[in-house]
Amino acid sequence: MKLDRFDRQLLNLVQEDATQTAERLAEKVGLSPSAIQRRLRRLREEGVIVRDCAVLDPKKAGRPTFFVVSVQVERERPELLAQLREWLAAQEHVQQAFYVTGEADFVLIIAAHDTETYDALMARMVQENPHVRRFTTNVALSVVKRGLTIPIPEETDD
Amino acid sequence: MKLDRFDRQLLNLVQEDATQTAERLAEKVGLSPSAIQRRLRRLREEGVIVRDCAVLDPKKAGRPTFFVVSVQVERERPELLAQLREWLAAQEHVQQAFYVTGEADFVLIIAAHDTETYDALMARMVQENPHVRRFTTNVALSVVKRGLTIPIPEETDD
DNA sequence: TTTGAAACTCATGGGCC
DNA sequence: GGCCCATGAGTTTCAAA
Repeated sequence: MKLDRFDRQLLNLVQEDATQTAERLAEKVGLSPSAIQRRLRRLREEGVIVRDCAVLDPKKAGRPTFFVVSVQVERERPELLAQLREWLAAQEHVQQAFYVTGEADFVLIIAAHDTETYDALMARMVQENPHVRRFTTNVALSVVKRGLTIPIPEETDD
Repeated sequence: MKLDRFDRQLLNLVQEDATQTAERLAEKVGLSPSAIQRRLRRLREEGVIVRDCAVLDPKKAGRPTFFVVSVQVERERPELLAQLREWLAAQEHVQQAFYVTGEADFVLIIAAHDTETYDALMARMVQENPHVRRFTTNVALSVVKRGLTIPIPEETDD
């Protein structure tokens, strides 16, 4: 599963705009539309491209508040860690969750429409995951940037 | 610019999968394909839907490392704050940036393919933004969840 | 005014060179 | 990988509620 120069270029392009036609992409990377379609299909089949999703403007889609949460857990029981991961992944308000080095064990990005929703979520977190020791909340006063783009170097060393 | 029950349902659906045909969406929400397309076009025109983008699997797209960075700045000069925001938004490796309450002023999610890239980025940050006082880095050992989905309540009180 | 249906246009996806 | 043809989705228009 290697990515050549064209694949990398393609991935950078569709990460920005997945609605572009194969024809448009073709002229940008210098291949035929057929080749583009074949590569995109392969990239999807192989799971390099996981999915295509619409990105909303938070201000126009209910004005949610974003919370950055640092979570500390008791590290003695590894099996509970896996449980917490699953729990986090299942919560729709949890946009992102990273297991990190440092003081905190997890960093979460939460999107909720009001403080009540957020509080209820955190209450359920500590209740349903007893090894959560403590957590600290940072409220996002504004969102400077928001995306999932993974920059892929396009150097021609395939 | 109000969102009725159908709009909200539609937004929740396209956030998960933007490749669904209008026909599929139509039977899910109980409208005709034409109505779906009209609504989607309106939602895009009004900027509720900002864009459609392909989401990559980090493990299959160069295995980037994710960093969670807390940044503290000198708060005396508000104009430098705006400058930093613009700087952050312009950096391709900065996936997300929030201006937050609490000890830190900004929380960043960085995606970089190696530590050198990350170090260089942070070096440039402090160099080109002199009011950055200090920052602390948390390396993501694993990504538990990754998305931009904003859950939209679908209650029928339009 | 907004919805549903039909005609039209064009991108997509297959097979072949 | 590029070319061509068939299929299917997106777009526009029009009629109806």
